[in-house]
Amino acid sequence: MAGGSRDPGRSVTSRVLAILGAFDTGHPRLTLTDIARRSGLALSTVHRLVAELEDWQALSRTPDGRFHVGLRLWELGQLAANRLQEVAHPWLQELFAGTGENVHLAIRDGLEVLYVDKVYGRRAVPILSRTGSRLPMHPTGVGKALLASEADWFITSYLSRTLERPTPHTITEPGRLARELRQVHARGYATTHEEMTLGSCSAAAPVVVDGRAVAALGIVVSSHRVRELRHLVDPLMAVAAQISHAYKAETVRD
Amino acid sequence: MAGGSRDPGRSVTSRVLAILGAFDTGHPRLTLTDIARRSGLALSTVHRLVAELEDWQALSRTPDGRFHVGLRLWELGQLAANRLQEVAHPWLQELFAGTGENVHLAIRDGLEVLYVDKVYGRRAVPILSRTGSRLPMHPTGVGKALLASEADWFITSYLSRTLERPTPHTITEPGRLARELRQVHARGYATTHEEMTLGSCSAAAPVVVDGRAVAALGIVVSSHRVRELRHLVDPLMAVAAQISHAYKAETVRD
DNA sequence: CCTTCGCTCCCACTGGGTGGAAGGAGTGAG
DNA sequence: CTCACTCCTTCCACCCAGTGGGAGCGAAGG
Repeated sequence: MAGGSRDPGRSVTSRVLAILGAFDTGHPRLTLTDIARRSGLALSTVHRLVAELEDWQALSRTPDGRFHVGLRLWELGQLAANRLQEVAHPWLQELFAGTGENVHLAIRDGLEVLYVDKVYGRRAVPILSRTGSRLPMHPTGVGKALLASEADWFITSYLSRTLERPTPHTITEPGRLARELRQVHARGYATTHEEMTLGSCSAAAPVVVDGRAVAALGIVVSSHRVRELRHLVDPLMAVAAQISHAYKAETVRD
Repeated sequence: MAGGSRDPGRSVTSRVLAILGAFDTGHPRLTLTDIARRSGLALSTVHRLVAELEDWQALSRTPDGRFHVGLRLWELGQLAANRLQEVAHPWLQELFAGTGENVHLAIRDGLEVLYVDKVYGRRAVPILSRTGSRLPMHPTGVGKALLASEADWFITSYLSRTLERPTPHTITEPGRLARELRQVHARGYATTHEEMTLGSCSAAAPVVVDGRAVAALGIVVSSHRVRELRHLVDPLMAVAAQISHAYKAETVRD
């Protein structure tokens, strides 16, 4: 009984992608049944397709039988064109060396920020951002830096939704947020005070190429050292400018 | 006219994987026709499947029309279970901070080493290793460290093949290599002198958990500073031991 | 001009994919 | 002990989605 009622795309390829799509930051390990549920496919279909994916090491199973993304997909992912990250990384490293704080780089993808690189040491404050993870824009430093550089219509549309509120300090009033974003845009950097995670504050500056913010560089410190943030803003903006410069030089070559 | 002569696996899934498999470190950007050639699939098949992959951002196209691994696959790859890298990274960072040299972490996959992490700064010597790339074992420090910890039958079988010779300094004589590996195993670290790349030397130590080398930690310096290598061996081995310890503590928990 | 190369689209044929169902294995409650 | 539940595995008859040869198009280059 092929071609049944369910069709989350209907082609085999889309089924395979639906299976891969079942994995995300919040669900990195899934049982077969989980995958079937999350992808909307029949269990037997998932069973067969997953077996092929496992053969190829696109997926692997833990001893307890759950599946996770395999070595082969990780390897493939490393091939993703990422000139930005390559160019920026040494500078993140430098900023980290000079400050000893968590430093990360993010881009905007849709209405979220996507963290593409991160440098941290053994003594760094544990924070939410991981490379490959996504967070909303308004409670994060990099998010505000990126959002502030967008066109008015984009900002307006972003603010017109109900905004998540991960902590009591998150700013969600559209008016106040819009005001802050204008300020961020004017002075060239954003700050947050426990707006995403209690206990940590951040500063972030956009990486601007040809007038467009292609990424944002952020630095995070624990709340009881907020006062040190102001001393980090200058180096932060200097490094962001260096990355802008280096990246522009790169892209011209293509 | 389905079910033709070609069948690199014959299922749709295997075709999709063949397409993804066409991309590797040496071929990160391909035209449609390249993909068809490398995967052994008909051009029209590739055309259709690639279109679906592109919709999903598993692949993307550069302005010049060539395809490369897309953001979505990179993101998925970041989900790959990689406790080792997570545990080890802060220590690589620490070793880098203390030395300022290229530091990397590799595992064995088949007969090659696969680099899983790397820490480097702006002043580091440019070297071949990249996360996600593979190199043969005998000309690399991490490779020798890993190989030296393998069982005799494995070493013998490795040495019985014709070994690549990337530079004139590469050691390929089975007898000499076997002798060196025994020495490496005995003293707990390996060194190389321009055996993979002219101009750079390295030292490496295995990360041993329960008597098995699960990874190797390597450090690379430019050849005209070979003499500094000896001073790096102690910190290198100390950090490798720390990683072993931390990783063992992690795995026990599971 | 013609050739080459890469991409897009079409279409008749058919075999690979499908999902319901039944069976097995493991676990925990009563 | 049985019963209920969850998760995994295997089977199979039907049939539609996938296939690939080939034609056509546009760009580059000789």
